[in-house]
Amino acid sequence: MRALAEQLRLAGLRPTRQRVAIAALLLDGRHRHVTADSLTEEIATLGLQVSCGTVYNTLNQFTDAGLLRRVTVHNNYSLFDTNTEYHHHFYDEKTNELVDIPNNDVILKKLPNPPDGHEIKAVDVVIHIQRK
Amino acid sequence: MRALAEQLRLAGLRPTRQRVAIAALLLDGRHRHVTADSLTEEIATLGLQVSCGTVYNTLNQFTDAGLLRRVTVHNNYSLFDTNTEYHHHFYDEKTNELVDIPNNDVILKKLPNPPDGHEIKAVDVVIHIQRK
DNA sequence: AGGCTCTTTAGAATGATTTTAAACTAGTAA
DNA sequence: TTACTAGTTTAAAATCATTCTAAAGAGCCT
Ligand SMILES: [Mn+2]
Ligand SMILES: [Mn+2]
Ligand SMILES: [Zn+2]
Ligand SMILES: [Zn+2]
Repeated sequence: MRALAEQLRLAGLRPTRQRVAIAALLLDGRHRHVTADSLTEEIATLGLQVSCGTVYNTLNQFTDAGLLRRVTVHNNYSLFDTNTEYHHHFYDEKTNELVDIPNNDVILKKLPNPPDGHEIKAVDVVIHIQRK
Repeated sequence: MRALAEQLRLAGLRPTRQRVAIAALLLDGRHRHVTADSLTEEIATLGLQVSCGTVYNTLNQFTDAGLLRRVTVHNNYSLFDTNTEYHHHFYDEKTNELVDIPNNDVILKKLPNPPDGHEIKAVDVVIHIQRK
């Protein structure tokens, strides 16, 4: 728990009870995808108390701090990825199933030159899948 | 205008005044990206009258019919692409600039095997860019 | 023209997310 | 310990894109 607080401080975030609780759930090394809603449920299940607004704030702050990554596969609600390393996703829009693609499984042969005056910041590949 | 009506009928859509007006704007061969909001403004500028609900319905119906393509680069609002051919996008999240990447400019060297029981339906590449 | 079905419409409803302003707390200094 | 202050949390209201409603209107076929 002390390590988590330190990690938050390093990220420029004061280690409040709420942030430490969420960090304990999301920054444990497991790779998974959560929504504000799924995280809120998980918190409730554990008997913890964090307000809805704080869940949203924390997810956004963790993302800005690079502790989480936002995944964009649809525009119904936000998805957050505990795996912040470079990787891509399979997404089944029928079931909302979102699965990491191992880092070296998709390879881009070449990248196009960005528009004048711009540089490439990130590359997101989403492979839409469906049940056969 | 007759050709548009025919195109809509072929897509299984009754060519109403509203749908034909929107088709005239979006299905003229130009490649561009619109939102429900930008399209509504454009319609208003032309002195036409189409309700907000119909703009949304029509964009969704055109997309389902394959006349438009939905582009997912963020989750604030929906973007529709008049270019339905296979291609990818540059996206600058600071300016909301969205630019097509020519079809043969991004090449995937190899695709990963989809999860068991699934097949690949589409591949979306979004290259996030920022001003240098 | 008559009739049936599909569409459009204005307005209400929805739902994820953000904003508010007041109550609270971590961190620090006395 | 005891303040003090800036940052944080909270419940509730607000926002905003989008969808829903159910009533009026418009294609289309006979
Ligand atoms: Mn599936
Ligand atoms: Mn730009
Ligand atoms: Zn992931
Ligand atoms: Zn495009």
